[in-house]
Amino acid sequence: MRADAQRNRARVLEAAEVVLARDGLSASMRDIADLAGVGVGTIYRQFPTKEALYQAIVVDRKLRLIDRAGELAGAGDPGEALFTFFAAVVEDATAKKVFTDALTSAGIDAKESAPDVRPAIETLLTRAQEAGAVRRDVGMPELLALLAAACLAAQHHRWDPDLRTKTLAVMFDGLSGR
Amino acid sequence: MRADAQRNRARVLEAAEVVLARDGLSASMRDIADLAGVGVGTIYRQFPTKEALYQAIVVDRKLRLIDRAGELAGAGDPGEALFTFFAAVVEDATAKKVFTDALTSAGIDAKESAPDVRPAIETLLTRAQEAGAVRRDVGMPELLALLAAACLAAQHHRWDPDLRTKTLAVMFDGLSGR
Amino acid sequence: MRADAQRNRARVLEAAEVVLARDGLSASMRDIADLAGVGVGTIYRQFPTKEALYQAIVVDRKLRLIDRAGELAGAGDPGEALFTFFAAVVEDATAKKVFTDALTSAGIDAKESAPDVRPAIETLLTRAQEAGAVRRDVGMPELLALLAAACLAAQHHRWDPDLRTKTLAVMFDGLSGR
Amino acid sequence: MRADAQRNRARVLEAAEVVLARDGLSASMRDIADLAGVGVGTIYRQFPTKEALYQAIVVDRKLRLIDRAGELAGAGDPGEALFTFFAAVVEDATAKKVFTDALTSAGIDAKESAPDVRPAIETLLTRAQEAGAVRRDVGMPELLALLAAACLAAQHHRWDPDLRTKTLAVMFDGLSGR
DNA sequence: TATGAATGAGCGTTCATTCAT
DNA sequence: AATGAATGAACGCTCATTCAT
Repeated sequence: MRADAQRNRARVLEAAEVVLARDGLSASMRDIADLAGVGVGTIYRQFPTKEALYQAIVVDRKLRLIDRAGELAGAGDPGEALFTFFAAVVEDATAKKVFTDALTSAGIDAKESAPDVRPAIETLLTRAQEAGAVRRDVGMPELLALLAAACLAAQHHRWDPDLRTKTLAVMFDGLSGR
Repeated sequence: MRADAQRNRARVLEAAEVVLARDGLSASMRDIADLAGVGVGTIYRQFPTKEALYQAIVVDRKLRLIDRAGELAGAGDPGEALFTFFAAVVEDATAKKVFTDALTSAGIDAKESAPDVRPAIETLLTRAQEAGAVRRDVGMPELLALLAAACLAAQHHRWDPDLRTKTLAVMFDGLSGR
Repeated sequence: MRADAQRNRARVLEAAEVVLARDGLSASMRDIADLAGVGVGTIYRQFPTKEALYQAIVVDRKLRLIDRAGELAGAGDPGEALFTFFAAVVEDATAKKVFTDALTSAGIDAKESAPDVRPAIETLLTRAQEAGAVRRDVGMPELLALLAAACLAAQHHRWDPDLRTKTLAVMFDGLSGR
Repeated sequence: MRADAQRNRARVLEAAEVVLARDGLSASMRDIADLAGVGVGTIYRQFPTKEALYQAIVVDRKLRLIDRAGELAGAGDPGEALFTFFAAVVEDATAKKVFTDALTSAGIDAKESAPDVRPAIETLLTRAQEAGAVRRDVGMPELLALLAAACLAAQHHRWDPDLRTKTLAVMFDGLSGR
């Protein structure tokens, strides 16, 4: 891929994330192109439809989530690792709408696109349970449901840090059983 | 207001709820009018914009929420009352998109319209805390945040009853502190 | 149908005919709307797609062709009737592109829309043959082929009256066998 | 012109003919470039606009028509020569859209580009008339009009060989006066 | 010189909103 | 008061053409 094409692709993704975060799924391609400083045609060269652009962002986000989970799994206290990951994802979601959708589409929507974040999270959960930091009767479905719920709400209502801390504290209490 | 005008208003609200639940915010006024059996102009006589119609539904929902909270507050075990209310709202949210938005706009969005559901919920919370069923350090903001989060996620991902039960169980555990 | 709707429908059809004659199938809906003095939406209220608008014009043209053939069949010399009809259609085609397509789609394209002009023309042909004005070994397929060919060429190259007369004279000579 | 440039020019013309025959005037430059195995820019180096490319093909076709007419004029029965040429052109037109346009633009459109096919055809006509095979009162304009008409219709409606034979028989009858 | 990425006007179509009927 | 026809800005997307590589 040519250098300018690569630069433009990155610019488009960045702009799309911003505009999608601001306007939701009804964001217009024109707006994205304008913010990226390219013509609309340039977007369509890389992404055949609006949907494809959207999916590309989601995939990108999923990859970053998997990375982050991997890092945390490799080091430190297992209980803290899970909760830190959880809180970090929610924090990101506040700013980046698409992050939520990445997470969101991960756990539930079977039809969704490539990388699966669930194994990475499952590792965190299992280790936390083995360390006694999380109740053994908590399964992946409800963990993901809680995570998605927190992300959706954090983003939808722009949780401030204080509210985020307090709300997650309740969830973590429920997960740990103490 | 004339009798037929009132009847039309009710019909429009009913149709709008159905169509919005089905198609989300991108529902078209035409579809709503068709289902209501009126012309689009008739909707505009009652509601100056699509947004206003939407807000009217939200207000309607809020009133029903307040009613339900009042009923539960008047009878039975205070802890159970709060959790029953919470679960009932989430259950409704699964089917009725707008319900969530009602709740959602209630707790957070300052710009939002008239009836305030918070006092009704606060009564449930206070009584539950006085009965020792909920930790005293849980405040209204995080309770509403949890409720909105559960509603958003339940609706977004169509929680089945089993997932709803398990996920709420974790939340309730966290709220009760045991 | 409301009076204004009817007036607009007529205006749109008229404008569409002009613009289609000028620009061919690549005519734009915007241009048609502008010439008709209406908004594009008004066209779409009556005709769900560009294709449908086009078909409506074709159908309209076919009906007029059938009428004209009927009139000629009812009166006068059978040979003259066929040749007069033929010449009249070609004359119209010079000005109205769509006329040709009406005729054109009639004889050949089986998939095409409703009214069939062939029976009307067949009557003219049969009567002309019975009167000895046209060779008996001429069939409908080649008659229609000649008619369509003359229309296409007349329109494509803007035959002037003199050229039209001379060219049709050759065709009529061939048809009559003398 | 460099050897590779010449090769590219030939490739583009060949591809353009195929694609234009298939898709008509709405064929895209991209499709032509892809089939030719070159970049779109390469087409534009040789042909400043799509229209120019199109004209180049037409010119190419005209040259071939002139060649063919020349061959037939040099040998055999003059009447047969004209009719054979006529039929051959129509047969080609069925398959090659552009052929028609070549012929078409030849006789009529004054603005059109270089080589003139008319002298070549006129030779055929004159010789046929001198041999008594064609009426003396038939002029070039109507002969070309008939030829263009047959080509347009043959192509537009995909005349099968049987229909072609029968329709041309009528035309030839008209031309020969017997 | 050849490439194909970038451009942006323009396309067909939709739909919230207005207003003549 | 009710209707639904009319409006036109805005949408996702295409493609002839230009120009950086």
